[in-house]
Amino acid sequence: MHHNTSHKEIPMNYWLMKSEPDTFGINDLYNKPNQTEHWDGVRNYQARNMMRDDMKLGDRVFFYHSNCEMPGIVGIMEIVKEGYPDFSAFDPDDKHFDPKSDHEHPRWMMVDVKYVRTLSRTITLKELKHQEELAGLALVRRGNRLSIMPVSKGEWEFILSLE
DNA sequence: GCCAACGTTGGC
DNA sequence: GCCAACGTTGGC
Repeated sequence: MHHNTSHKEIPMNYWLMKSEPDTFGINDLYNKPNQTEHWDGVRNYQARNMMRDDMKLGDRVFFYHSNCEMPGIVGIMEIVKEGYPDFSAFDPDDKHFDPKSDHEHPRWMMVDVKYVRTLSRTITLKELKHQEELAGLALVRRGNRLSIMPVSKGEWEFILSLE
């Protein structure tokens, strides 16, 4: 068997990230310079750990609008910078300031995301909840409040097939 | 605006 | 380490 490590494939990861469109929606990302923004303000350890440890360059992410009239998946982004300290935690004037985080020992992490595209329609939470194929998706599980969650390749492709 | 379902904090 | 109190998330 011939081995060629230079062709070793790194599997792409898929994610879903929530944001309130009144605060930062997909159009806000679209209008950013280079259509890129840092995903700051996450103050949940599980979500932080995923950004710190698991999100890799090139990973694809569903942009989810939460706490709004029509909650659902509205677009796709890409990870363009892997986990690094969330500097909004250092700023006393920032809404997400955390006195327990500093440059020496940053407690919170973030990634940079880049706009890829807007879906032709919103795939609503209501609709996602009705799909047997998505029963394992954290988003539709009872009481889920995670703002960042993994999506399997199968779930990713299935969701896009609904578009 | 209500409130269930969380996660975090801090007294003990 | 327990757990009550509190704050937040986010659908509805």
